[in-house]
Amino acid sequence: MRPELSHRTLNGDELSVTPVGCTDIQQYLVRNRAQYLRHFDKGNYLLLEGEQYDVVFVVISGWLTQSKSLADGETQIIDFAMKGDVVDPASADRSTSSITIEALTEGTVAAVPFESWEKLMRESSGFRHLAQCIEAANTTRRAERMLRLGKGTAETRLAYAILELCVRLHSPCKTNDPVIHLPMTQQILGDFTGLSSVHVCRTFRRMIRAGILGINNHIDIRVYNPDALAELAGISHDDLRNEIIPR
Amino acid sequence: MRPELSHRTLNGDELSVTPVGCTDIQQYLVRNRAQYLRHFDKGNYLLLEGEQYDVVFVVISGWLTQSKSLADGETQIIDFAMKGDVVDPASADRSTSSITIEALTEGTVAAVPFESWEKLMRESSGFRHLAQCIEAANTTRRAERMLRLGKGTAETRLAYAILELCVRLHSPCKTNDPVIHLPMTQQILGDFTGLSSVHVCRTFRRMIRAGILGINNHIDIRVYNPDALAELAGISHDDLRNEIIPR
DNA sequence: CGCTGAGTTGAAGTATTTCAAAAGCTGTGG
DNA sequence: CCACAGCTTTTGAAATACTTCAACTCAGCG
Repeated sequence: MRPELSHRTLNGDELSVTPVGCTDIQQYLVRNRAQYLRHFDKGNYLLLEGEQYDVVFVVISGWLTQSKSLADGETQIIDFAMKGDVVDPASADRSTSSITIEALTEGTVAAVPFESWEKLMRESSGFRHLAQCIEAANTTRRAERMLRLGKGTAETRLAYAILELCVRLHSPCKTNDPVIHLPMTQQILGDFTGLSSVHVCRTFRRMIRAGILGINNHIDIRVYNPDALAELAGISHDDLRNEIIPR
Repeated sequence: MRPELSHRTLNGDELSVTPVGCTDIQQYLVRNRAQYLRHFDKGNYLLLEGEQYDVVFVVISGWLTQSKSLADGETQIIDFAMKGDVVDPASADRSTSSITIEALTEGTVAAVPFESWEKLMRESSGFRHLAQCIEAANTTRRAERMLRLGKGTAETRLAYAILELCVRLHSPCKTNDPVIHLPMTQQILGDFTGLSSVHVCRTFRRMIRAGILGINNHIDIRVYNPDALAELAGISHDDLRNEIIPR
């Protein structure tokens, strides 16, 4: 039972060549290319694994997941995408999606046709540079996660996931306030970390008992002991920020 | 005890702009840019995680691993690289490596300085298109592996690894002969699949007893029952080839 | 007030790791 | 040609981490 696609591809006109600064792909698209914008609601599927498609998604607001599933229905979340992230679902043939994109919250994406995206990359060096940094950040983040999926314990995987989301969520505002709101269940966090929801729960409980973090209203997470979290995750907040936050 | 770097970055002159076809990045670099070529021996480290660097590697011959390690020394191989693969070790800051690159065999890479690479990408659409396809193939391959690291059994992970390597090794010559030579130990295959070497051994034994494959001289693998292998891996040879082989 | 979905907990089962020992293979020097 | 060292593979037994199943709690919501 394949889920229904909630959105179909838009065709827009060509993007004009306008140099953009290094932090504002999404602002540029909102201001100048309103016709690419598409709203989505929680639970919508923007793209299914194996579907044909011809756009690159830039997240303007809200949360998306990129996931893949095994035949038995087990799902692995390959990555989350949030404001400013670029989601290019291409497999090697550049026309079939290698992943399923689903909305965790409502929000907006810019669905930029391939050719327009290419043109921007070709003709604006600022845009190209930023896109390359975002791409490198994606790759690095996924490598860190592969390491922990393959060789880390449940505590390491979960601690890293929290730390990564802290870094990604706080990066724009540079605050050090270690509170994050995650719009997801423990089941989803399990699909992200390769754990069962039951084991996510137990591992959280152990961290809470150890005074490392606290959880309110399902899943507002406050980190009481960032050093202990980094220790469990196997990487410091600052090192991780340097690795995965484009500048 | 950090290993010694075996190679240092070369600076070369600018690449001239020459259109290249869609299957020959490495041939172009061998013919036209011999000064970028660097030989490596088995066991050499080409780059260490956290090192500064300023090149993109294109594999001309031989096998490389890209890996990351946890504090306790556990290593995860993020990807293998072989003839024609592009290895861009960039983290988001574009100057520090996010991975360690090590040689599994002797061989040759072209170490192309960033600016030259960028120039080629900018000025040759054939080159850019091929590089994008290779990049998409990398991403897709890693997503398939993340899925199995997170949610697959040992059999699924190992079967997928063998299948992926079959697809990658046979892709240029289009033969259907299901024999591959892997220049690696079961320990290394364990670091690739997130399993202990002991469990790799046991899982192989079970597959051999089931008549799915055979192993000679340590690790020449012959697949007797490709359908059963694909079944275990959770994806067919053809689907995987479409996903991860650039055309 | 009862329904629903998410989180929590215990008990049992399973997959995988770890430890340890033995066997096989490969190259080296006597 | 043999003996030996060093490394990989193989096998068994015990330990561990994680999952599954099932029951219960709790909060939000009609």
